[in-house]
Amino acid sequence: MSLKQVYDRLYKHYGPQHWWPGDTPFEVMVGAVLTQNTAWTNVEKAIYNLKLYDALSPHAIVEVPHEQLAQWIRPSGYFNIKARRLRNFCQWYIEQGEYPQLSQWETNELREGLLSVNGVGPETADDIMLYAFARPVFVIDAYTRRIFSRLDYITGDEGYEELREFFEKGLARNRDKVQLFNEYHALIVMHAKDICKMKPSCDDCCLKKVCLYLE
DNA sequence: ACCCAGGGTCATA
DNA sequence: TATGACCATGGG
Repeated sequence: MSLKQVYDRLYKHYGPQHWWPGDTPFEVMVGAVLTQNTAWTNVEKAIYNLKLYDALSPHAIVEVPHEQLAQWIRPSGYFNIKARRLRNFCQWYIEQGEYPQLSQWETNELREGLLSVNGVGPETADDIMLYAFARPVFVIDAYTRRIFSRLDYITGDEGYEELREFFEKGLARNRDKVQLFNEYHALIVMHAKDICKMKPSCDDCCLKKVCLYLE
């Protein structure tokens, strides 16, 4: 079964996911940093606080004292380190001219720029690439590894870039890649949560049963 | 009480 | 290059 066929199956079963939750590209970027190793429900509380104090803007985040920012984003966990990461990112974001300028960057340059920020790794960068800048980049996360290694598409110990290339090449023939990658990653996350919800042991769960489950 | 969540950095060998 | 420690909240 091709990667596209797996996608079709997931899509038929779960339907459109409407990712990324967020009103603006900048909110998506903030969410991408805050959700690092953290449940999304906790991130929502942090973003709610930022909105409440009118601080969901790159300038506000750069200007507010560290202690204050850390308190606002406290529910998302790792609040000290994430306050620093948000500040690092926003400083870079402002320096590069914010969205109007950055949106004109060539895709590879933009990705390298994001990765140059301390606190933004491959997955966070690709979340931002895909969901804030609408670039055709396939996001790899722990769910993707688990699901597709259980389906024997991969071993699971490949490097991040290797996996990204695997998925991007495997889906290269499709037309609207941004839309496809957008839904695909969201569906993977949805599926992982759905299946892991009905397991007791996740050892046996994911894709062989998953595909059967989806039939 | 324990486990994990939409990761990344840094020190060490 | 490859592990391990560390960051910290909230829900199951």
